[in-house]
Amino acid sequence: MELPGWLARGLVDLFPAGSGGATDPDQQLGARLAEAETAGRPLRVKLGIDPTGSDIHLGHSILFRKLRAFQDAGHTAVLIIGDFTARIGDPTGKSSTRVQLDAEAVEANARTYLEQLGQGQPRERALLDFETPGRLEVRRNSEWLAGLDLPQVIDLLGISTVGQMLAKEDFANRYGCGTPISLHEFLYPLLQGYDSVAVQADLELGGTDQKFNVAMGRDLQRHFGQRPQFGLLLPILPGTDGVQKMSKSLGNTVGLREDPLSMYSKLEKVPDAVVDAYLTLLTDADLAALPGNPRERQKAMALEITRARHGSEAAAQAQADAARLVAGVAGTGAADAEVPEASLAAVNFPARAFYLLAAVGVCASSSEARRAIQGGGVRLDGLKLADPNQEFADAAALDGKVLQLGKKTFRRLVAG
RNA sequence: GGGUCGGUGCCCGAGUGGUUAAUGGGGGCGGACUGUAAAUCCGCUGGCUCUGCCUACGUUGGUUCAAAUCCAACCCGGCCCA
Repeated sequence: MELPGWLARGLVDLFPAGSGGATDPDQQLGARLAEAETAGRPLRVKLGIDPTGSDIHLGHSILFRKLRAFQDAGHTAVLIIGDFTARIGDPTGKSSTRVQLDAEAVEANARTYLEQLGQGQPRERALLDFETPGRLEVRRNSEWLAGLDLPQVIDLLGISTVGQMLAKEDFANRYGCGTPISLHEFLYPLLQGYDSVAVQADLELGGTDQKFNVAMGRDLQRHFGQRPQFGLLLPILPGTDGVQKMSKSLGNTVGLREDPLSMYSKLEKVPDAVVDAYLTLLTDADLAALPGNPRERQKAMALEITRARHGSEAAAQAQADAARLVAGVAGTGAADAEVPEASLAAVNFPARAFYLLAAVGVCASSSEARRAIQGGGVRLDGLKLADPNQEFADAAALDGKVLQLGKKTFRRLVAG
């Protein structure tokens, strides 16, 4: 049975793959969709997120986009905030035990996540549809996990075996090279699987690295007498380096909250090899209709993704500004470009150059600023600063000037 | 619980009593170059309004003129045995 295009786009794995009859709604997703439609019952599509950080980046957004597609097709998105599991730490992809977070930090993260996903915004602008009734259910898994008692936990633990756990790649690697694995980490896949039971998921979305956990959900649902969910896996987005997965700790991310210019300029530099993956996974664009020239294609991709987030106007502006910056006109002709402002209010005058850079937030420390100046990477209104000790008497001497660090960082200084 | 090995800067990893923020790699940042990127080459890579002063080699205490380097206790981890 054919899957609709919106569903199949970018898909790398779907299970069960449909060994049973072509019309078996437990084996064929297509059949399940048809069944739902006939019954007038939307499917419950689970996506779990662990609120362990504060910024959502494009890598995460692949899954949210797919979830949104289900919403738009009339199904119910069940977004699970892993407020309880975040406190254990998902061992997936980690080479060491993840730090456990306290409850307040988790809750704060959860709120910023929802905000970034578009809570309170009209659905045309938001990543998820928060508006249409019945299309979204936001659940925190502490709701059912916090109340489990020991006999229930033991029951869960009985479902899997050490062998199965060690078959999981991350555990196997860590066990193999002698990095510690805490026992509570074995609980993670079980608890996440239990989420599927709690929300009676028909289908779970996840990255390919989540296969083990999603499969575990099926086992648990079966154990608790439910129909097992389908697993729908999407690729892990390569980061802007084009090699490693997009991840905050690797510094190769593009954040959802980034301004249009930095979003666009990061994207237009992504290696050619991953441009098509970005297009497939992060846009609805028709790849065949895009320019074949690699550089043009790159730009089209950057423009399209920026537009989805910030609107056509801002994206076009960002493209123009980016071109101008690369051309090296910045600093003088950048007056109208999107140069972020930096206030001089916190600076104590007279200020020496190296201190200024740190005080204004361009450099992390004054020592770093000193080195940057000595390295010849700092300009003020286009003129290279040579002496880190150069002194500025007052804010008026700097007001309105553009401070530049390297090729990418610009700040318009503003007094007051 | 016993035995044993180990814990060094963002990461990996040298150093095992002596003027030194501490070799080397990776990564990062800056410069040159280029269709952006990559590759390559060069520089920087603890903090401080800085020609000096602080803080650093798991933690705490000790020995010494002097310790990342020696000693003790503690904490954390690997492996083997229970």
